[in-house]
Amino acid sequence: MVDCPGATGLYTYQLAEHLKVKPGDVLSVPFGSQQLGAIAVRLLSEQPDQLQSAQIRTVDTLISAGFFTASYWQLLERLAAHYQTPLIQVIRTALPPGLLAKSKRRIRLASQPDSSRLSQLTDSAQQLLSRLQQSPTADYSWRYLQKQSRTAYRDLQQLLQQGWVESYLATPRPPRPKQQQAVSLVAHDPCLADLTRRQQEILAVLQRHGGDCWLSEALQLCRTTATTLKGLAAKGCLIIESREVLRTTHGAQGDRDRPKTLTSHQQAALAAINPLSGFASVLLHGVTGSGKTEVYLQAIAPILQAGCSALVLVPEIGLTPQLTDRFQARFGDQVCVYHSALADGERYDTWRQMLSGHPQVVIGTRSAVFAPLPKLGLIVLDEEHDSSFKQDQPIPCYHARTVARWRAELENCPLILGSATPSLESWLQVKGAEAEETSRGGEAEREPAEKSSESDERQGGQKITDPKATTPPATGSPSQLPRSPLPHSLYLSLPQRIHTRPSPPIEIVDMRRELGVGNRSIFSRTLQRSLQAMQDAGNQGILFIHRRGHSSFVSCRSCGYVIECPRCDVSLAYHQPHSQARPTLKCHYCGHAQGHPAACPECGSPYLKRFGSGTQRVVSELAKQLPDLRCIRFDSDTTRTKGSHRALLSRFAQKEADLLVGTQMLTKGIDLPQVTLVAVMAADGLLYMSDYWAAERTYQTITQVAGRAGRGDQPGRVIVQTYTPEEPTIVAIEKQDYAAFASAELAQRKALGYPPYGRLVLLRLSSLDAIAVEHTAEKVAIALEKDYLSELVSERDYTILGPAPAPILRVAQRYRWQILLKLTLGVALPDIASLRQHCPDRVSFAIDVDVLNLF
DNA sequence: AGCACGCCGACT
DNA sequence: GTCGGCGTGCTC
Repeated sequence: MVDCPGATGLYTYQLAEHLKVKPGDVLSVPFGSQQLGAIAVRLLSEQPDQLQSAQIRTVDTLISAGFFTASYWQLLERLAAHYQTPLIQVIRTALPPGLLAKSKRRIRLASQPDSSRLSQLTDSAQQLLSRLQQSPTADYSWRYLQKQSRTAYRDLQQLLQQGWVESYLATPRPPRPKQQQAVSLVAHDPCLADLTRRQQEILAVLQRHGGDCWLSEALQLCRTTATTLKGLAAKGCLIIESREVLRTTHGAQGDRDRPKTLTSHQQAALAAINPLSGFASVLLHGVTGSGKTEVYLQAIAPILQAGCSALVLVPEIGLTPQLTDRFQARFGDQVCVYHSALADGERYDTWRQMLSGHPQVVIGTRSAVFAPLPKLGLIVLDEEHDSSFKQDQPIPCYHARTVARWRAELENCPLILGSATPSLESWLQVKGAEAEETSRGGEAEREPAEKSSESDERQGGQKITDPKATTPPATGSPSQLPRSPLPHSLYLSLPQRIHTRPSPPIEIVDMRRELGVGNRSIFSRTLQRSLQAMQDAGNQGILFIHRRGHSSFVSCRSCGYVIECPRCDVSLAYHQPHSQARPTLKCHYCGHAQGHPAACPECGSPYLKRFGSGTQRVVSELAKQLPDLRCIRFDSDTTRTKGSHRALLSRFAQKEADLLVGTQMLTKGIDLPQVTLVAVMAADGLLYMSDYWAAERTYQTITQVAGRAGRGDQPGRVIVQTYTPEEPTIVAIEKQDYAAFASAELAQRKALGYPPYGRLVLLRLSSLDAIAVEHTAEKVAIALEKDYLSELVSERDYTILGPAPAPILRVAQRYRWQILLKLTLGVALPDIASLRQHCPDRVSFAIDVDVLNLF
């Protein structure tokens, strides 16, 4: 199976004598004019009839062996089928990047331009040429140049034809084990007489250090040169050889930590988990600070003892240095970290190390669900409600929670889902009908929310193909709803914090009343007083804002013009630079950045005003109102560089600041005992992002930040500022009643047929060509209804919404359209992958099964 | 993805 | 009659 889009089916290759290949091995093979990655599927004893010997080419190299076990193949096939993705794409995501390398087409300046053919060039071709001539290497990938402008393709054709540039195929270079020179003393006593005094000294030093080390270390140790050591090697006193070295970074080896005494709830949970031997899905519902990590650690210990490995999945590794530290402190170098931010080489080495089968714990993000651990004994998915477990680009758009469940089933091992705020999906799975019990009141109040989510579906001039959709969608057919918990599922609860610390109360502050009494600040009076009190007591606090940057947009006071991104249909956000540098405007979608203009680009008025409040704005407002308060900003602007999370957090932990001001990142796995105050600036901001699960996300996010308060000896306090305190989600947050929130929200979802009572499948189309996407989307929607749904699915079990432009039509110069398909739960999704045939090359097409992000 | 092939319109 | 654009199909 070759890694080439459009090459469906299998191809036959020959093996050279010396190459031993088994099914599942990763290979590099010639294919057409290029060199591609491929997977060996089966070995043939004789040549297939329909092929002639001359047609069969020879496998080039064996890249990696022994990776696929039978259950692993099943996992990948299940993924391909469920997410409607070609199997090779799934294999691609499971392998470390670069392993399935292919030859790349590149462009370089012609060494000897064919002067006989040089003629007129268009302006854009000339521009491209001068760019190439000015660059130091004059060598770019074909793909990169194509992306530079709309006319790049034509320009390159012109330059190629006229002999200015030449194209060539660079051979693929899959990652390889890193080699390093090592020095080791030979066993026998060398004949000292033949050696100079300096040489004898060097041997003595090496001897004292164990007689075996890296060459670079030896040079430092003995203060000598490589030539000298080579001389010794020539005399037979030592051996210099290349040895494999793993590029894995092991965390700081601090003090080894011992298992902690457990609370009674922790003990009960562990007593339920430890006896599990086969597949089981456990929802560990532990309030923030209840000690879930300790349960994971003690659940994993016996697995390692039994010679098996464990997989721990977390939302974002950079955000949880404390978690990895704790695992490393407990299990030492049996722990390795695997995620996409690793350098390709590191990732490759870690991956190969996992194949070895040594008992180990792999901690990683979404993609680590594919970790090739041969003897898997347990999977833990921490913060299981977190949406970063869902991939929305590129295909396969898989959810690590779903894949982890399949994997646990196939490997026949337990799966632990941990969260303080479980996803409604997981909640329903363990609670069944119990989850849907009507909550105490609140039902009627939710009416407005229902209306808004209905109209959201049609925003942006959405065209409805299906007349059914103009009437309220069919309510879910009751027979298909889960009435009882799924088999093999278990609910375990940690309702109390460790050390019997109370969970902090949550105070809701009505910002409309603040305005009413003349407080126009973004900080309520309660918050101002609490900040002051916190500082006076020498405590620390966290301020949560759901948006980074300074203001969300910049607008002209004279003409109302809003400065927008030239590449996307969004306004640019204002960013205050650190020092005296010029303020900048940034696009949060494509990364475009530009200077802040002195005057309105539209009318020339100098009066530009910033609206909305991000982290920077809050920090500068704080500086005005509470000048003594020291703040650290914690968002993706200040934490972009490697290790900066850890650096900022440890500065805060060492009390270099009183207040941590930040975004979503604050909600995840931070344990700071000195924090007594947590404030949420505007809870509504989260609710307004109105997709069907905005309420769920709001509840989760706010509860998670609130959980950062009062983790030390002193009690915590949580203040949530809002303009809509009567909003049911806010009320549920105040009461800290997850079950009530869940049943009210589930009732909503049920009525509208949304997940987890229905399925959503999103077809995304995008192109540089605005007209082409729109036409293609129309064609695809019609084909979807006509060729797939109308024949295979009963009419009341599906609804097609769209095609419609994406809520933000243009991002990074690409126009995006989408078609949303809503299915009744339990109805099989027909194989719609072949819809791709309706898309011309310039329109890209993706199927997102069980979508979360509707943007 | 990359390349060859073949059809069709514009030009000598 | 020929050149070159672009859509189509194949690659073991």
